[in-house]
Amino acid sequence: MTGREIAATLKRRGYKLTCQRRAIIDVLSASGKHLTSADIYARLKDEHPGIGLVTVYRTLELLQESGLLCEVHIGDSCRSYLNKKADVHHHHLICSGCGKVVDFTGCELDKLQERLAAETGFKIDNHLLQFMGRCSKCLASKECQSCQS
Amino acid sequence: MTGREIAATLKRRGYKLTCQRRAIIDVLSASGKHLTSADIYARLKDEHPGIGLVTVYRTLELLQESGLLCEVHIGDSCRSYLNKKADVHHHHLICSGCGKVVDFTGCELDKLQERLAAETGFKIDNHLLQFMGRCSKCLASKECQSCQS
DNA sequence: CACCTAAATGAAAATGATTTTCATTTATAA
DNA sequence: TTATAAATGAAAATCATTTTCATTTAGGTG
Ligand SMILES: [Zn+2]
Ligand SMILES: [Zn+2]
Ligand SMILES: [Zn+2]
Ligand SMILES: [Zn+2]
Repeated sequence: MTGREIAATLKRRGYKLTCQRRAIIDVLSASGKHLTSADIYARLKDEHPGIGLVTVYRTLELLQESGLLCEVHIGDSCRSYLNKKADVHHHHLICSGCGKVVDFTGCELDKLQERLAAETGFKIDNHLLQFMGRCSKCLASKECQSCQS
Repeated sequence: MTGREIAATLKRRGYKLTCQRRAIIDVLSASGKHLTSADIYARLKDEHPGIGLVTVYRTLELLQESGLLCEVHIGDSCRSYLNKKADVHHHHLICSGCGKVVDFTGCELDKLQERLAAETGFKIDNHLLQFMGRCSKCLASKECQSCQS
Protein backbone atom coordinates (compact mmCIF):
# COMPACT_ATOMS: atom_id res chain seq x y z
CA MET A 1 0.00 0.00 0.00
CA THR A 2 1.21 3.44 -0.86
CA GLY A 3 1.45 6.25 1.62
CA ARG A 4 -1.45 7.79 -0.25
CA GLU A 5 -3.65 4.74 0.22
CA ILE A 6 -2.77 4.57 3.88
CA ALA A 7 -3.58 8.23 4.36
CA ALA A 8 -6.92 7.71 2.62
CA THR A 9 -7.79 4.76 4.84
CA LEU A 10 -6.98 6.72 7.97
CA LYS A 11 -9.15 9.62 6.85
CA ARG A 12 -12.00 7.32 5.94
CA ARG A 13 -11.83 5.87 9.43
CA GLY A 14 -11.96 9.32 10.96
CA TYR A 15 -8.36 9.47 12.12
CA LYS A 16 -6.20 12.52 11.70
CA LEU A 17 -3.22 12.49 9.44
CA THR A 18 -0.52 13.88 11.68
CA CYS A 19 3.06 14.34 10.68
CA GLN A 20 4.10 11.82 13.32
CA ARG A 21 1.91 9.18 11.72
CA ARG A 22 3.20 10.07 8.29
CA ALA A 23 6.77 9.73 9.53
CA ILE A 24 6.12 6.34 11.08
CA ILE A 25 4.42 5.09 7.93
CA ASP A 26 7.38 6.35 5.91
CA VAL A 27 9.86 4.48 8.06
CA LEU A 28 7.90 1.29 7.59
CA SER A 29 7.50 1.71 3.85
CA ALA A 30 11.16 2.53 3.38
CA SER A 31 12.31 -0.58 5.21
CA GLY A 32 12.30 -4.06 3.77
CA LYS A 33 12.72 -5.43 7.27
CA HIS A 34 10.43 -6.17 10.16
CA LEU A 35 10.73 -3.52 12.85
CA THR A 36 9.79 -3.28 16.50
CA SER A 37 8.45 -0.13 18.11
CA ALA A 38 11.91 0.58 19.42
CA ASP A 39 13.46 0.05 15.97
CA ILE A 40 11.07 2.53 14.44
CA TYR A 41 11.64 5.00 17.25
CA ALA A 42 15.39 4.76 16.66
CA ARG A 43 15.02 5.34 12.94
CA LEU A 44 12.90 8.41 13.54
CA LYS A 45 15.48 10.07 15.77
CA ASP A 46 17.40 11.82 12.98
CA GLU A 47 14.65 13.40 10.96
CA HIS A 48 12.03 13.59 13.65
CA PRO A 49 13.46 13.76 17.11
CA GLY A 50 10.63 14.88 19.32
CA ILE A 51 8.37 12.03 18.30
CA GLY A 52 7.83 10.01 21.43
CA LEU A 53 8.03 6.26 21.73
CA VAL A 54 4.45 6.31 23.03
CA THR A 55 3.29 7.74 19.76
CA VAL A 56 5.04 4.95 17.91
CA TYR A 57 3.18 2.41 20.00
CA ARG A 58 -0.11 4.17 19.51
CA THR A 59 0.36 4.57 15.78
CA LEU A 60 1.30 0.95 15.29
CA GLU A 61 -1.80 -0.14 17.14
CA LEU A 62 -3.90 2.13 15.01
CA LEU A 63 -2.41 0.94 11.75
CA GLN A 64 -2.74 -2.63 12.88
CA GLU A 65 -6.43 -2.25 13.71
CA SER A 66 -6.97 -0.66 10.35
CA GLY A 67 -5.28 -3.59 8.66
CA LEU A 68 -2.55 -1.42 7.23
CA LEU A 69 0.43 -3.42 8.31
CA CYS A 70 1.68 -6.94 8.80
CA GLU A 71 2.86 -8.58 11.96
CA VAL A 72 5.77 -10.95 12.22
CA HIS A 73 6.50 -13.51 14.92
CA ILE A 74 10.08 -14.22 15.74
CA GLY A 75 11.47 -16.28 18.57
CA ASP A 76 11.29 -13.98 21.54
CA SER A 77 10.10 -10.66 20.22
CA CYS A 78 6.56 -11.16 19.15
CA ARG A 79 5.79 -7.73 18.12
CA SER A 80 7.51 -6.58 15.03
CA TYR A 81 5.78 -4.93 12.17
CA LEU A 82 6.02 -4.64 8.46
CA ASN A 83 4.67 -2.46 5.73
CA LYS A 84 1.78 -4.22 3.97
CA LYS A 85 2.54 -3.98 0.29
CA ALA A 86 -0.88 -4.95 -0.98
CA ASP A 87 -4.13 -6.04 0.54
CA VAL A 88 -4.01 -9.62 -0.70
CA HIS A 89 -3.56 -12.85 1.17
CA HIS A 90 0.14 -13.46 1.57
CA HIS A 91 2.80 -14.66 3.98
CA HIS A 92 6.42 -13.89 4.83
CA LEU A 93 9.85 -15.31 4.33
CA ILE A 94 12.13 -13.85 6.96
CA CYS A 95 15.91 -13.62 7.21
CA SER A 96 17.02 -14.38 10.74
CA GLY A 97 20.31 -12.64 10.01
CA CYS A 98 19.27 -9.16 8.97
CA GLY A 99 15.51 -9.18 9.36
CA LYS A 100 14.80 -8.79 5.66
CA VAL A 101 11.30 -9.94 4.71
CA VAL A 102 10.06 -11.20 1.36
CA ASP A 103 6.33 -11.52 0.80
CA PHE A 104 4.87 -14.44 -1.08
CA THR A 105 1.44 -15.58 -2.19
CA GLY A 106 0.06 -18.98 -3.04
CA CYS A 107 0.12 -20.71 0.32
CA GLU A 108 -2.62 -23.10 -0.82
CA LEU A 109 -3.60 -24.02 2.70
CA ASP A 110 -7.32 -24.07 2.02
CA LYS A 111 -7.56 -27.82 1.49
CA LEU A 112 -5.58 -28.55 4.61
CA GLN A 113 -7.72 -26.08 6.49
CA GLU A 114 -10.90 -27.79 5.33
CA ARG A 115 -9.59 -31.21 6.19
CA LEU A 116 -8.69 -30.06 9.69
CA ALA A 117 -12.03 -28.36 10.20
CA ALA A 118 -13.83 -31.52 9.17
CA GLU A 119 -11.71 -33.74 11.36
CA THR A 120 -11.80 -31.62 14.49
CA GLY A 121 -15.08 -29.75 14.41
CA PHE A 122 -13.23 -26.45 14.62
CA LYS A 123 -14.44 -23.46 12.68
CA ILE A 124 -11.12 -22.23 11.37
CA ASP A 125 -10.93 -18.59 10.46
CA ASN A 126 -7.32 -17.90 9.71
CA HIS A 127 -3.81 -19.18 9.66
CA LEU A 128 -0.29 -18.04 10.33
CA LEU A 129 2.54 -19.13 8.07
CA GLN A 130 6.14 -17.98 7.97
CA PHE A 131 9.34 -19.35 6.54
CA MET A 132 12.58 -18.58 8.31
CA GLY A 133 16.07 -18.69 6.89
CA ARG A 134 18.96 -16.56 5.69
CA CYS A 135 18.95 -14.26 2.73
CA SER A 136 21.66 -14.50 0.07
CA LYS A 137 23.42 -11.42 1.40
CA CYS A 138 23.64 -12.86 4.90
CA LEU A 139 24.73 -16.23 3.54
CA ALA A 140 27.58 -14.53 1.71
CA SER A 141 28.80 -12.43 4.62
CA LYS A 142 31.69 -13.74 6.69
CA GLU A 143 30.11 -13.04 10.06
CA CYS A 144 27.04 -15.06 9.35
CA GLN A 145 29.03 -17.99 8.03
CA SER A 146 31.02 -18.17 11.22
CA CYS A 147 28.14 -17.92 13.63
CA GLN A 148 25.68 -20.32 12.14
CA SER A 149 26.08 -21.53 8.59
CA MET B 1 6.16 -37.50 25.18
CA THR B 2 5.45 -39.19 28.46
CA GLY B 3 6.65 -37.89 31.78
CA ARG B 4 8.98 -40.85 31.79
CA GLU B 5 10.55 -39.88 28.47
CA ILE B 6 10.92 -36.30 29.58
CA ALA B 7 12.59 -37.37 32.81
CA ALA B 8 14.97 -39.58 30.85
CA THR B 9 15.91 -36.77 28.52
CA LEU B 10 16.61 -34.44 31.40
CA LYS B 11 18.84 -37.02 33.06
CA ARG B 12 20.67 -37.71 29.83
CA ARG B 13 21.39 -34.01 29.53
CA GLY B 14 22.73 -33.89 33.07
CA TYR B 15 19.85 -32.01 34.62
CA LYS B 16 18.36 -32.91 37.94
CA LEU B 17 14.83 -34.17 38.20
CA THR B 18 13.42 -31.97 40.91
CA CYS B 19 9.88 -32.13 42.17
CA GLN B 20 9.30 -28.61 40.88
CA ARG B 21 10.24 -29.68 37.39
CA ARG B 22 8.06 -32.74 37.66
CA ALA B 23 5.14 -30.62 38.77
CA ILE B 24 5.55 -28.21 35.89
CA ILE B 25 5.79 -31.03 33.38
CA ASP B 26 2.66 -32.56 34.88
CA VAL B 27 0.71 -29.35 34.52
CA LEU B 28 1.71 -29.15 30.87
CA SER B 29 0.90 -32.78 30.15
CA ALA B 30 -2.44 -32.60 31.89
CA SER B 31 -3.54 -29.58 29.90
CA GLY B 32 -4.72 -29.69 26.32
CA LYS B 33 -4.23 -25.94 26.15
CA HIS B 34 -1.36 -23.61 25.56
CA LEU B 35 -0.17 -22.03 28.78
CA THR B 36 1.95 -19.04 29.68
CA SER B 37 4.39 -19.02 32.59
CA ALA B 38 1.81 -17.22 34.64
CA ASP B 39 -0.88 -19.76 33.70
CA ILE B 40 1.33 -22.60 34.84
CA TYR B 41 2.26 -20.79 38.01
CA ALA B 42 -1.42 -20.29 38.78
CA ARG B 43 -2.20 -23.96 38.21
CA LEU B 44 0.60 -25.01 40.53
CA LYS B 45 -0.70 -22.91 43.42
CA ASP B 46 -3.02 -25.56 44.86
CA GLU B 47 -0.86 -28.64 44.91
CA HIS B 48 2.50 -26.93 45.03
CA PRO B 49 2.38 -23.50 46.53
CA GLY B 50 5.95 -22.63 47.28
CA ILE B 51 7.09 -23.13 43.71
CA GLY B 52 8.23 -19.72 42.55
CA LEU B 53 7.37 -18.10 39.26
CA VAL B 54 11.08 -17.82 38.57
CA THR B 55 11.35 -21.57 38.62
CA VAL B 56 8.54 -21.82 36.12
CA TYR B 57 10.42 -19.50 33.80
CA ARG B 58 13.65 -21.40 34.26
CA THR B 59 12.04 -24.77 33.77
CA LEU B 60 10.26 -23.72 30.62
CA GLU B 61 13.50 -22.43 29.18
CA LEU B 62 15.19 -25.69 30.05
CA LEU B 63 12.47 -27.84 28.52
CA GLN B 64 12.41 -25.64 25.47
CA GLU B 65 16.15 -25.95 24.93
CA SER B 66 15.86 -29.69 25.31
CA GLY B 67 13.14 -29.75 22.69
CA LEU B 68 10.59 -31.12 25.12
CA LEU B 69 7.80 -28.68 24.48
CA CYS B 70 6.10 -26.69 21.77
CA GLU B 71 5.69 -22.97 21.52
CA VAL B 72 2.61 -21.19 20.32
CA HIS B 73 2.27 -17.67 18.98
CA ILE B 74 -0.91 -15.81 19.64
CA GLY B 75 -1.73 -12.18 19.06
CA ASP B 76 -0.23 -10.33 21.96
CA SER B 77 1.12 -12.95 24.28
CA CYS B 78 3.92 -14.50 22.37
CA ARG B 79 5.14 -16.97 24.78
CA SER B 80 2.85 -19.75 25.57
CA TYR B 81 3.84 -23.36 25.79
CA LEU B 82 2.47 -26.75 25.12
CA ASN B 83 3.26 -30.32 25.94
CA LYS B 84 4.99 -31.97 22.96
CA LYS B 85 3.12 -35.21 22.37
CA ALA B 86 5.66 -36.80 20.06
CA ASP B 87 8.92 -35.82 18.49
CA VAL B 88 7.66 -35.61 14.93
CA HIS B 89 7.16 -32.66 12.64
CA HIS B 90 3.74 -31.22 13.34
CA HIS B 91 1.81 -28.00 13.77
CA HIS B 92 -1.09 -26.67 15.82
CA LEU B 93 -4.72 -25.81 15.47
CA ILE B 94 -5.66 -23.41 18.24
CA CYS B 95 -9.00 -22.39 19.69
CA SER B 96 -9.05 -18.66 20.29
CA GLY B 97 -11.91 -19.13 22.71
CA CYS B 98 -10.53 -21.55 25.26
CA GLY B 99 -6.94 -22.09 24.16
CA LYS B 100 -7.40 -25.75 23.29
CA VAL B 101 -4.76 -27.02 20.91
CA VAL B 102 -4.96 -29.90 18.46
CA ASP B 103 -1.78 -31.17 16.84
CA PHE B 104 -1.69 -32.19 13.22
CA THR B 105 0.87 -33.57 10.81
CA GLY B 106 1.14 -33.49 7.04
CA CYS B 107 1.77 -29.83 6.41
CA GLU B 108 3.38 -30.60 3.05
CA LEU B 109 5.20 -27.31 2.87
CA ASP B 110 8.40 -28.74 1.44
CA LYS B 111 7.58 -27.97 -2.18
CA LEU B 112 6.58 -24.43 -1.37
CA GLN B 113 9.73 -24.08 0.71
CA GLU B 114 11.89 -25.23 -2.19
CA ARG B 115 10.16 -22.96 -4.63
CA LEU B 116 10.71 -19.98 -2.36
CA ALA B 117 14.32 -20.84 -1.74
CA ALA B 118 14.93 -21.08 -5.48
CA GLU B 119 13.15 -17.83 -6.22
CA THR B 120 14.71 -15.76 -3.46
CA GLY B 121 18.15 -17.21 -2.83
CA PHE B 122 17.25 -17.75 0.81
CA LYS B 123 18.47 -20.83 2.62
CA ILE B 124 15.28 -21.73 4.44
CA ASP B 125 15.65 -23.79 7.56
CA ASN B 126 12.24 -23.91 9.14
CA HIS B 127 8.69 -22.73 9.08
CA LEU B 128 5.93 -21.73 11.42
CA LEU B 129 2.37 -22.76 10.73
CA GLN B 130 -0.73 -22.44 12.86
CA PHE B 131 -4.44 -22.52 12.23
CA MET B 132 -6.68 -20.44 14.44
CA GLY B 133 -10.37 -20.88 15.04
CA ARG B 134 -12.96 -22.03 17.56
CA CYS B 135 -13.38 -25.52 18.86
CA SER B 136 -16.77 -27.20 18.78
CA LYS B 137 -17.27 -26.68 22.48
CA CYS B 138 -16.68 -22.95 22.19
CA LEU B 139 -18.87 -22.75 19.10
CA ALA B 140 -21.70 -24.33 21.05
CA SER B 141 -21.42 -22.12 24.12
CA LYS B 142 -23.75 -19.16 24.34
CA GLU B 143 -21.08 -16.68 25.36
CA CYS B 144 -18.94 -17.34 22.34
CA GLN B 145 -21.87 -17.09 19.96
CA SER B 146 -22.76 -13.69 21.27
CA CYS B 147 -19.29 -12.23 21.22
CA GLN B 148 -17.98 -13.42 17.90
CA SER B 149 -19.80 -16.15 16.04
C1' DC C 1 23.34 -44.53 55.06
C1' DA C 2 25.91 -40.15 55.70
C1' DC C 3 28.38 -36.83 53.21
C1' DC C 4 29.69 -33.81 49.50
C1' DT C 5 29.12 -30.72 45.71
C1' DA C 6 27.35 -28.68 41.91
C1' DA C 7 22.95 -27.59 40.47
C1' DA C 8 18.53 -25.78 41.56
C1' DT C 9 15.51 -22.91 44.16
C1' DG C 10 13.00 -18.73 46.02
C1' DA C 11 12.79 -13.93 47.50
C1' DA C 12 13.81 -9.63 46.26
C1' DA C 13 15.75 -6.34 43.28
C1' DA C 14 16.67 -4.95 38.61
C1' DT C 15 15.55 -4.51 33.97
C1' DG C 16 12.83 -3.85 29.85
C1' DA C 17 8.67 -3.37 27.35
C1' DT C 18 4.21 -1.55 27.17
C1' DT C 19 0.30 1.15 29.00
C1' DT C 20 -1.92 4.81 31.57
C1' DT C 21 -2.49 9.48 33.02
C1' DC C 22 -2.86 14.16 32.19
C1' DA C 23 -1.73 18.72 30.71
C1' DT C 24 -0.68 20.75 26.23
C1' DT C 25 -0.79 20.97 21.25
C1' DT C 26 -2.78 20.43 16.68
C1' DA C 27 -5.58 18.73 12.49
C1' DT C 28 -9.67 19.51 10.62
C1' DA C 29 -14.31 21.01 9.87
C1' DA C 30 -17.45 24.86 10.28
C1' DT D 1 -10.38 32.29 12.17
C1' DT D 2 -12.29 29.68 15.64
C1' DA D 3 -13.88 25.74 18.11
C1' DT D 4 -13.27 21.12 19.38
C1' DA D 5 -12.22 16.58 19.65
C1' DA D 6 -8.32 13.94 18.71
C1' DA D 7 -3.45 13.38 19.15
C1' DT D 8 0.84 14.12 21.40
C1' DG D 9 4.78 13.85 24.84
C1' DA D 10 6.61 13.46 29.50
C1' DA D 11 6.32 11.07 33.43
C1' DA D 12 4.44 7.59 36.23
C1' DA D 13 2.47 3.10 36.53
C1' DT D 14 2.07 -1.57 35.29
C1' DC D 15 3.39 -6.03 33.72
C1' DA D 16 6.58 -9.60 32.12
C1' DT D 17 11.02 -11.34 32.41
C1' DT D 18 15.79 -11.63 34.15
C1' DT D 19 19.45 -11.13 37.50
C1' DT D 20 21.45 -11.57 41.98
C1' DC D 21 22.50 -14.04 45.90
C1' DA D 22 21.93 -16.69 50.02
C1' DT D 23 19.92 -21.18 51.01
C1' DT D 24 18.36 -25.79 49.88
C1' DT D 25 18.51 -30.23 47.57
C1' DA D 26 19.24 -34.19 44.05
C1' DG D 27 22.12 -37.50 43.11
C1' DG D 28 26.66 -39.44 43.11
C1' DT D 29 30.49 -41.39 46.26
C1' DG D 30 32.51 -43.91 49.93
ZN1 LIG E 1 19.73 -11.37 5.75
ZN1 LIG F 1 -2.21 -18.40 3.56
ZN1 LIG G 1 -12.43 -23.57 22.54
ZN1 LIG H 1 5.47 -28.21 8.69
